Amino acid sequence: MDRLQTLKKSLFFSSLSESSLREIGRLFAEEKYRRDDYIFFEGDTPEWLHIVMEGRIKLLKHSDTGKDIILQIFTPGDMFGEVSLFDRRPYASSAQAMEPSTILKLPRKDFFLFFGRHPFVATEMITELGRQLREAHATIKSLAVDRVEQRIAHILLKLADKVGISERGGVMINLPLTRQDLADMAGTTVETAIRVMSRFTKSKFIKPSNGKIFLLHPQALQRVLEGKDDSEPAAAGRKG
Amino acid sequence: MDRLQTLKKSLFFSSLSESSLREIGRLFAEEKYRRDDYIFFEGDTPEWLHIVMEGRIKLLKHSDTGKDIILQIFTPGDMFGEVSLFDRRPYASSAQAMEPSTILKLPRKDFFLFFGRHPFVATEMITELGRQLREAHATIKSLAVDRVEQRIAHILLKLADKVGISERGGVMINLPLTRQDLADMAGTTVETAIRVMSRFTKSKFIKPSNGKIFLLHPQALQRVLEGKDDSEPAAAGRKG
DNA sequence: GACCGATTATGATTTAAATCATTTTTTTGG
DNA sequence: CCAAAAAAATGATTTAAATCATAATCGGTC
Repeated sequence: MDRLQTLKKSLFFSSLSESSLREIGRLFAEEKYRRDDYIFFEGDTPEWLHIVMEGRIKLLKHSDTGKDIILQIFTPGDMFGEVSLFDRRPYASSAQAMEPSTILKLPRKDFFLFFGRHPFVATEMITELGRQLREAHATIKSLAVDRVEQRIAHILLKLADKVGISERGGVMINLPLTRQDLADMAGTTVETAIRVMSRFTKSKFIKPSNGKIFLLHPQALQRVLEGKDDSEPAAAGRKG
Repeated sequence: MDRLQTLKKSLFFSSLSESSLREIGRLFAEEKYRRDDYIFFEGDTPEWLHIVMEGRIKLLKHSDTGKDIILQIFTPGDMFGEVSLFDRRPYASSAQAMEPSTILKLPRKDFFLFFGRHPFVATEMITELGRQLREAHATIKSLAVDRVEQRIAHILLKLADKVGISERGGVMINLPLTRQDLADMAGTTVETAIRVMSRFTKSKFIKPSNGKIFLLHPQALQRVLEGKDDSEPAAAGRKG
């Protein structure tokens, strides 16, 4: 995986010509991070535009009580931390490598020079931020109205959609995801995340597969999400 | 309050000249809504750019179980529903008037014509979407790690920040907000919202003031939010 | 291949908040 | 001004999930 391929994969740069891509590509620095290293931390001053080249990055917030909350996961081609470049305010969350990762970093000055020269890419960024906002709103809804089991089903399906690899018999979630990570995404505790995942495994909805989660029966998870869990009675009708 | 003033107040159009503003202003339609009327509904096809001229609009999602969740509140000068114009997908949430309101509506075609002629406004939109994304992330964190009491304190302080009117002795939250609305923002039930608000009132943190909420002691709410509630013992230290 | 730390698992107990049930107060409309 | 509806208040009970406690399993490494 080289840097040109990474940029092409990124929505933001996807509309550029090969030559422009090469030109801007040269301005990126490349940095490697080990598992659990922070790319930036809440409160840091934003100096770079970041694009994932290799690995997986989680965006998270720490809380005073020690609980973390994972807001988003970024995979190769994803840009992150760009919002803070625009509003010039310190990062409101931290970015941490979930596995050994390589990040492309463009200094903020170079980014804005580029931006001035290619104003049309703004549209891509608006679309992408819009997508993220929609996703954040879906997460808010899930946290506000769903029970833990539904929230976790929701997360599994969302991840399958983003990084799933279809195989015979199901979908593999291609992420190094611990139960703690799942808990931090669902706003629950490790113990509860473990219990829910055990139940899903016993029900043959999922299956552990060398450290990763394999979805055997996404439709069943979809039903859990809709409150139509096989074990429970059907829920009431909708409100106008 | 006229339409030109409204556009000037809106971040998005703030950088335009008086004449451009007049020109674009003429293209807006104006529509009035009664309390509880929907401006658009989840699933609708987006045809307009909306700007609040008068009143208060809530953006919300309905759930199968009948619980609503309020994502954002818009006041005069705020633009809403613009994300769906860009990605051309149906609305993912509904917009509903909290009181009699007047909305300025620009047809999507006119909006994109304007956008093509004034590409620099894209930056304002990116900044604004970024602001909203940050806020959504803060909400996610609050829902994931805070208890109801803290979440409501958080919401009150946030609203005071957005629509608060400083008066002698505190800040008035200038919104027609029911306990149900508060519950729908905090992801809890009416009963619980009522109980928490009663406690806050008894503690003299807030005071009802002809239908609106008056914050007598924002710092006390800030302490609740930080888990340093006067009635409870201090919490543990932070995690590195 | 034994050892160590991290992760997963499972049980018992507690607790915050939901749910259910009623009553009081406020607001609104005829 | 009164009736009716909506909103707020309050109590009793239940429940989902947190917390506390301990054990089993896995993955890496010296």
